[in-house]
Amino acid sequence: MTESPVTGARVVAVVGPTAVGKSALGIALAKAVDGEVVNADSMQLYRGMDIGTAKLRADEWDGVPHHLLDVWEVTRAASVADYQRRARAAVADIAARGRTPVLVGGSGLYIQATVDELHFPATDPGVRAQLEEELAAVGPAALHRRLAELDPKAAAATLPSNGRRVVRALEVLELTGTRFSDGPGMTAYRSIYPGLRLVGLELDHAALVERIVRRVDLMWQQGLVDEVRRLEKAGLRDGVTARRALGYQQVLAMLAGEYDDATARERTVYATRRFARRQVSWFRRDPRITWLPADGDALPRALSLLP
RNA sequence: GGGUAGGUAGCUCAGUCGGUACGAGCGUCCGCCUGAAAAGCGGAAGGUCGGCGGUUCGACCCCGCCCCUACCCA
Repeated sequence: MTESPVTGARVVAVVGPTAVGKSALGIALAKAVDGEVVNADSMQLYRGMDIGTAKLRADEWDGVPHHLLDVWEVTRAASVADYQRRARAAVADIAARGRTPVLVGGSGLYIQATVDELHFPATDPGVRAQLEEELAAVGPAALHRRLAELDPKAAAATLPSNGRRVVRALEVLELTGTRFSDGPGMTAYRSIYPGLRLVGLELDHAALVERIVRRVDLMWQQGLVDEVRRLEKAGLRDGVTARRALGYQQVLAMLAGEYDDATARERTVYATRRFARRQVSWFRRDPRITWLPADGDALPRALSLLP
């Protein structure tokens, strides 16, 4: 795990909710500063998930190299730690060639994992499976009580109803000792890149919703349903992460006969709106981000922020 | 024209054998977030219980009329 790969590097990150226009600004920015884009969108890491993730095709890159697209198979579970290693390596590589890494994406945890001092304690499939099994058997509250005895601090930071987090806390405990033991915590915002600049794109709620509706319509037009059919054959239903992606989840349910096409579309819009909400609430607590209106010309203002 | 089943939160529906709506799911809003993060989780707001009149100490629940919806018979 690279601790502080390129200390002096200039690094830019473009963040914000889905459908605000991060990709376009990322490319414009990269072109202006002789940079390269590093994807920070958890679902665009999956090979074959193109239409539903609004992934740009290579011919839309405008000559700007893009990294970390299509690196995972849909059958594989996503992993922040794996992403962290890859992203930091990509940043280091780009910087070493004298260019500027431009992180672009809406996965807040992934951005932070790349840019901040975050250490992810180990995981183990066996231990995890064992705990998952227990969770299914006794429920999250019982596991939480155990956690409270073993690690009160971790228990206090985890709601008893959140089975997933309780399982992870117990897993970490079993494998390493204590959670949150090393590292400053998530909201300390300790960047490992002194030259880091965070640019956020924002849009008023109504306008964002409109863009989301339009984007979902476009996905259907472009053939999202066929894409999901193809991925289904490639094992989409077997992965734990990819099959829950917005749009994919709903189309899979439709193909399984749970509801019709119109409902799938409608639900995709709703789910995406909720997701955008969560993204906004995640990013807006990070005081380092400079917010720019997405409906204006953000490029010059973004450029003026760079060191 | 006659009959049946309905009209309760933005939507789909529970519910009270008459005593202040215990509502639920979904949506909406707010928040949390360390190896699934487009995931997972918490909190909040929202209802003149179709309208009018009657019975009653008291009606969303009983009676009458009316309006609306679905279906059935003519």
